Amino acid sequence: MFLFSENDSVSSLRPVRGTSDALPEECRRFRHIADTAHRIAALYGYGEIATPIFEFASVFARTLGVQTDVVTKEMYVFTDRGGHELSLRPEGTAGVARAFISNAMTPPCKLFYRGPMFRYERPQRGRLRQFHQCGVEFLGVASPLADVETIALGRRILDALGLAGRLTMRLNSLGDAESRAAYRKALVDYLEKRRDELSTESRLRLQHNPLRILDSKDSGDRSVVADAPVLPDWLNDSSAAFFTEVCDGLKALGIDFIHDPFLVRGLDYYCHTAFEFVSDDLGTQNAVLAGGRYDGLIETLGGSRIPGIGWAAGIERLNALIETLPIVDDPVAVIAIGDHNQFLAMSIAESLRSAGVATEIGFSGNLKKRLARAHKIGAKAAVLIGDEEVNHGAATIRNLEDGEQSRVTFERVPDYFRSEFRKPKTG
RNA sequence: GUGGCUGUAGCUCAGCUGGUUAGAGCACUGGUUUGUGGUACCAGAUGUCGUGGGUUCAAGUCCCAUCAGCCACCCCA
Repeated sequence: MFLFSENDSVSSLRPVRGTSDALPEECRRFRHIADTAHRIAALYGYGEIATPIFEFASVFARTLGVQTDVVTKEMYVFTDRGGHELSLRPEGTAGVARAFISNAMTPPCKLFYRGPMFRYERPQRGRLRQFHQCGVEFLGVASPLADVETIALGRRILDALGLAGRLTMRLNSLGDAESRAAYRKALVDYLEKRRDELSTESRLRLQHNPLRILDSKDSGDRSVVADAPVLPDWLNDSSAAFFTEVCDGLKALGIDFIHDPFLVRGLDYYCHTAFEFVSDDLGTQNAVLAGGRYDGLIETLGGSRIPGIGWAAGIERLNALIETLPIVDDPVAVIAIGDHNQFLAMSIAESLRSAGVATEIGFSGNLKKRLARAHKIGAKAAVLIGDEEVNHGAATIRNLEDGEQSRVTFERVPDYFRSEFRKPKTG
């Protein structure tokens, strides 16, 4: 096997298709999003879990559904040296469910996760082959109240990210297995009669995944679907009651939603509640946080009958909606005037850092250059150390916003910044 | 996986129907005298014109392939 073929063009050093480097500013934003989610999830009792990035391929095939698009055409699958079929995880729920069983965790159990996911799709805006999600899984509670709380958590996180007014939530119920089977039959019966009006793709879907025809974007499909039987009419009594309670709970908590009877989920493990928060500003990949209930999942994987509900949020998609980030600590710039004062300047920089003040120090250039650089990195103040300062045993502190200068003895420089520049930032 | 559009300096782009040493703005570097930034003025550096083939006396400009990005489908977070 050749790891490096001669044909490899090293001249174009790019990341592979559908992946991208996250530069420092982007990492900061990603981190802010995931940390916000984590922090708020903790308020609801969630603890973080980290599962492997690759698993046995069967873990995903069994949970997501063998004929799902994600499994049949979008999974990265490979054989390792021991002959095992492994897969890069395309989503987080399956791995968490597997870990729940492997570790014999006891329900009820609230788990938060974050990390990279992989899907071999054709890249587009909002759709990468390596992307990042954070999500939650709430295992062991069958009550619709769990659905309400889980959705409320998602909403709160989106609010905290400043996205409150820019998203709408769509909600639907897929019902229990019995309801869904009954509906599926009714839908297929109806669609078969109007088969000729369907797009070629939808005719295929009629075989293995008829529910997907409901959210087709083809105009012909849409007009057929407009008169199709609708899922809510086919819910049995208990499923309907379940859905009503979810809706009532959301209303009681003041969470707005739109009941979209055509909302379906692409993964087989969902039942009852399905929801997604969508944005109008993202083009076609518009869902930023979506999930639902998956009561059969743990059992499918070989565990006991444990109900669950959860959602996942797309970090890159959320990032695309967030323009501004809370201001981080502005650094203080320490500037030596004259090379012989450099070490003194550096030791002052060190004491500032040990006092918790972000500090930058220049290594070259004259005073003018160093001040210009300090300004460029956004420093709000500069500490000047030159011969005059050394003679007085004090540093000059220049406020870079108004140009005002003052003298502070060397020993008190860190204290000065602790009191003056570490107040909480506003705006 | 399907269809369409795009690919020129770090960034955003201009380069008309193929014709001499490849352009602008922003950014960057240096300077406008010796210890004071943001503005202004002056000067400077920078490109295998995505990559590989082909047509031509001549290709950034035309053709083919390939890679990558964008848009829609599909799918999904």
